[in-house]
Amino acid sequence: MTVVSAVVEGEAIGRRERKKLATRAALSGAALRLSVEHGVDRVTVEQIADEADVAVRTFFNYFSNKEEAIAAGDLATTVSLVEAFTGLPADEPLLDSLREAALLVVTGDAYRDRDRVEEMRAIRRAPALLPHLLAAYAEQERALSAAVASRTGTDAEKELFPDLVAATAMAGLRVVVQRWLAAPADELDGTRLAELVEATFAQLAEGLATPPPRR
Amino acid sequence: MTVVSAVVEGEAIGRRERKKLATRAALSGAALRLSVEHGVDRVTVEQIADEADVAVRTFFNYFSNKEEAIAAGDLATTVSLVEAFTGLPADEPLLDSLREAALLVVTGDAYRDRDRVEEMRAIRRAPALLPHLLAAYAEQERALSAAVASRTGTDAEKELFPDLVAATAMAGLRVVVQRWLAAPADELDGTRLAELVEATFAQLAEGLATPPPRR
DNA sequence: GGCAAAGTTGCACGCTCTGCAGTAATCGGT
DNA sequence: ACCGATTACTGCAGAGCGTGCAACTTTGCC
Repeated sequence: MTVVSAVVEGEAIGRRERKKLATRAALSGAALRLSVEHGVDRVTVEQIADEADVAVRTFFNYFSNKEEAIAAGDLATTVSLVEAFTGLPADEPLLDSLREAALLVVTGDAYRDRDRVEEMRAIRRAPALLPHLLAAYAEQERALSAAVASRTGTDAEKELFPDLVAATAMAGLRVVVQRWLAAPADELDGTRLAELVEATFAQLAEGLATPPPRR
Repeated sequence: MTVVSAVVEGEAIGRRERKKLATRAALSGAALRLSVEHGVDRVTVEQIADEADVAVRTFFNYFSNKEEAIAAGDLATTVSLVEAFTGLPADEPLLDSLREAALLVVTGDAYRDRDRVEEMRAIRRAPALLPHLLAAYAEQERALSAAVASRTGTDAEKELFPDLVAATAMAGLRVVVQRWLAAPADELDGTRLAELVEATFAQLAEGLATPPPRR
């Protein structure tokens, strides 16, 4: 069990661990706020460290670079797919739970907050951020794979299935969110986002067998 | 049409464009060789630029950082999924073509060359490379989405389907390759890689409905 | 209270990465 | 073949990044 999951599960951890998590959260929060304010490319590590009230050297104990911190801050504002998935009943079909978890993600506070959505759009205009967003998704994918393995009683070390399910679900959610965020501002409707998620998981459930009608 | 696809299709382009492509290839090839030799973290942009016989300043006209160049060099050694897909008959089921394309990728020269495979494993030990590998895959995913849209006669701007299919196929291929590369050295058998691809696309075709037996 | 482990931090320094501007190569028209 | 426009290469300066080392502080455990 990771420290984060210990916290999630309400288990006691020491002051040292709690302070580490607090510092990491302070840094990623500062990174997000300041990258929105100054731009991803222009914000400096020194500004982020100052805002989080730690030394620049300390910043690099937590993150490899500012983009990693920004991505962490951005993802922290949304409901985690793995947390949503883990909280659902284990006796329903797997893809149903993943669809429901994805719906919990996209109906969370972040995607309904217009300012937050506009920030998401703004920071994603910086090409330097994409690799680190993808890496952050990959981190969540690993956690989701473990949760799928636990749920299906399979050994993620031996079986490809949990990795494939996690990668597919994360890919589906990612393309939906990317498409929605890239839409014109008047189309940023929460209902449409949920509809895209439904359509995505419906397509996955039927094995991507039916393309939409030709234009 | 991009310059690269012009080249792929054998269309004439000028000396300037050809020299740009040659410079980019020289840089990414140098990046790969030198990162294998020195380590991803230790190789410098100056070493890469010198090896490619260009100025350091010129390096940054092509790549944002050395990791991006290394990822480009690494991917360039493998068959491109989109090229493989585009070369297949358009009248068979979509997922069948994607499976066949993925098989063409994993049965290409790169995955059968033990030295190349060992290089892949070595450079992937550097955490700093992962975000840029993922970004390079995302670039290939965009091209694949366009190819899927063209093949299914759908408008990738309007329909989510091509993006979803491309993201899913790339995710499936990625987890297979990642798993295979992470296996013990005596399990790096080409037949097993192809089997993993078959299993992956079989699972996708049936909508990930059946987990493997519980352990 | 004391010791070991872990975390913070300053410092020095090699390297990254960019904007600017001068120079060179390429392209297209005449 | 020449010429002008466009594009690419490159050196330079400099701001900022990112790391290893070591001193200091905090935390946990006995």
